[in-house]
Amino acid sequence: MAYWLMKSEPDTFSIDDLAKRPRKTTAWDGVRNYQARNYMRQMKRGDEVLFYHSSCDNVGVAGIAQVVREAYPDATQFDPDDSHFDPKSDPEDPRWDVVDIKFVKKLPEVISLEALKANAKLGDFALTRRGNRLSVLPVTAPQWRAILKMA
DNA sequence: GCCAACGTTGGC
DNA sequence: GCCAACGTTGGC
Repeated sequence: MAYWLMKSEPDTFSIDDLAKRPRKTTAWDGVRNYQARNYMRQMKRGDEVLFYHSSCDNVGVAGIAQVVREAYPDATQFDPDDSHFDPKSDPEDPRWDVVDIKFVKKLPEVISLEALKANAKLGDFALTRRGNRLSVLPVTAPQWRAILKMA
């Protein structure tokens, strides 16, 4: 079992949107960064995910989700009408993948980025490293436990 | 809206 | 392989 953090802009897709989906599940499409993709390829069914709200008034961890389907090709890369269309991706060897994640719970309050930065127990946390821009990040087991305690 | 920090692209 | 230009991310 591994732990991850996935970012989403709540104006586009929030933890509430995830809870409202059919079967409370969504394909995490649109990732177009190789490192983030590689992390998604490492994800296993049952892995747990911190659902993070970025670029909004209340930046931070908003809920918990779970991986319910492991990596498979992202359909949006082959759709010319989709903003994530990638003309260079070969259908025989797709460049971009998605995983399916399912809603587990919404936190009563967002754990703010400020509070995460202030928590020394998190140590070297990928999210708070300077210059971090990855939309999919690994979380260690001790970090996961420390963050849940903050909820 | 600003800007720092990246990743990607393409000419050479 | 280098690197400048460009586009994007994301906090503030």
